[in-house]
Amino acid sequence: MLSRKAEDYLEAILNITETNGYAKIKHIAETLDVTPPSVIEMVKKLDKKGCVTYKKYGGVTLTEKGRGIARVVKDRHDTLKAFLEIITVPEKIADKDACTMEHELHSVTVKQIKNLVNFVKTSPGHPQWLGHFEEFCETGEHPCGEERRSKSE
Amino acid sequence: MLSRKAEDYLEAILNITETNGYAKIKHIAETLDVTPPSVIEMVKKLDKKGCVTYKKYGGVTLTEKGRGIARVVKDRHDTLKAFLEIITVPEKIADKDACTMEHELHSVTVKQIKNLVNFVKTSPGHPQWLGHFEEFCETGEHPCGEERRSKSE
DNA sequence: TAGGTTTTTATGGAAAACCTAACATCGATC
DNA sequence: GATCGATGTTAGGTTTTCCATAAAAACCTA
Repeated sequence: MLSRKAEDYLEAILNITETNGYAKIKHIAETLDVTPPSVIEMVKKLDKKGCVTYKKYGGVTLTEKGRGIARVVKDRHDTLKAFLEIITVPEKIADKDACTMEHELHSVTVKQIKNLVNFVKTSPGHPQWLGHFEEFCETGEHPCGEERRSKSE
Repeated sequence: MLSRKAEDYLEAILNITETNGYAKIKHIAETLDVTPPSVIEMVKKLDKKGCVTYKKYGGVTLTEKGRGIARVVKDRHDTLKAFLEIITVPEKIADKDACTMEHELHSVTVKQIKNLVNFVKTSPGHPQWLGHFEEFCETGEHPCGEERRSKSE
């Protein structure tokens, strides 16, 4: 199991690699706001665990395993952020909190949140209940009052 | 700012206090599955920060501040767990993941999740969309297909 | 090949949490 | 009041995680 920080490093390396084609120690250090020696130390650990390929003076590359982990983390982040924005959490807060949540959640949990996000996103038309939810947030009242809904939406 | 563990201690002390009227070192240790010396160490820290009152051989009491924090943490936990169960995450996983999430989330985020939980819980009748969501989880399809919904649910 | 840049090593440290072993205190019983 | 078992406390470590500074090594380019 990787630590949060280790996952952060992988995510950063993935982002840098996708942009620049490769990842330099210096760039990783700048991205994560740490000094190069800290990067070296972590990169060695990640190499030992088979997540990256690291050769002295040779830059850093993600292995299949490392790329897989990085993608999962990134996907989690995106999913969680999307969910938070659906329930009208401001973008910056959503992004920050997604960073917090992107580690350590059980895969079932993430899957269900992803399901919810997809449910809303692929819904034909903006779901009624979302509008109702937003109104509920402001008023604390259900727009449709006491009436029971019929089978069709 | 308190660490996660510190918050866990406060939460445990709150629970024990509510059940037994007071909290003994031994009981806290058992609850958190650590040794008494570990409890002493943390309790001293919490005392310094004004979250508990601790006197040698005199047990531990929450201060107003400490009780406030503990309640917030517990409320977050309950809210997050309730949300996860709404999206059909199994109870044990929901509880565990709530433990993970109960720290560090922005208050706005928690508030919105709480809103969602209340929106569903206070809804007159079981919300249509929840049933649709569950079906969506299984089939990946929206039960209501292409049709656009009218204004009323 | 000189120079600056980047990378690496070596070393250390802060902080959080935990432990074991030994000692102190408490409280109930004799 | 002395004793003893349970509980609480202290002292001294260990581990883990992450980061830093300083100095040496390698690299690259003019």
